[in-house]
Amino acid sequence: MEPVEGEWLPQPAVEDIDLAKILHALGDPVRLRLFAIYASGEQYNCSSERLGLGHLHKSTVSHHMRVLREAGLTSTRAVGRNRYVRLRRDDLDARYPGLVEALIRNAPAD
Amino acid sequence: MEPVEGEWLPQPAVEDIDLAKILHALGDPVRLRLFAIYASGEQYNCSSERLGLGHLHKSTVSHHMRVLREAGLTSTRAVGRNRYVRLRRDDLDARYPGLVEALIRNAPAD
DNA sequence: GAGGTTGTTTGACAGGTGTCAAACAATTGC
DNA sequence: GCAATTGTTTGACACCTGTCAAACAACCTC
Repeated sequence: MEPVEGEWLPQPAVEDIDLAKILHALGDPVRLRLFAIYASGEQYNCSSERLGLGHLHKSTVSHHMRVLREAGLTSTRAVGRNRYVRLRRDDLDARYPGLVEALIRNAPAD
Repeated sequence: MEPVEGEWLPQPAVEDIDLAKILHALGDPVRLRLFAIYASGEQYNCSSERLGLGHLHKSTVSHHMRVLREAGLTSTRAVGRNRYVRLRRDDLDARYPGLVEALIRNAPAD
């Protein structure tokens, strides 16, 4: 057994995170909803009903999760068939202080 | 002479301002730059060299200004050939408290 | 190992987007 | 009034994007 299970999907380094790209990634209703969910600290599967995105195809959800990750917003660990996604809170706070807090405060909690 | 010179270009009401649309509007390098400029309280013309966008066609700048206005970020008064643009700071603060502050703090001041 | 589950990748397609150019409209100055 | 200035609108065009579907890969379960 390895010390840490699963492997991380590719993501940009902290210094390569760009504000415009972050805002572009969040400028979509579906991704803004995913952001709010991950901001709450929970980790879901792609096609989970609990995402409130049951009407979207699983490949569409997978696409949105990739956009969030490549923008530097989320970090994803692949373990078996599951993906454990979490917000890169520390990295984002270090690079853009106060931004995530303001976004969480105003993102639709649903 | 009228009490207030010029007329306002159409803009959404405060309650119609949508967070995803705001983030979408700011998810473009040019518009994020315009946002940072207007956030500083200054008001420029479209094709002003001081915008640091001299390489862009005037119709392109006009397009970006329209997107910012229709997203509810800016307010524009037309006086003669000039457009006086300002951030809708009060409206935005009322609807999404802390958001503009965090954005200004992290937007490239240049 | 067979079959079902979970997520990614690719292709396709309609619709949106950023840019320029040209035409247009309104204004200012001579 | 005529010409120059300033910004908008429209058209064109390449590119990007959100969505689905199908194929694929990895995994779990029996």
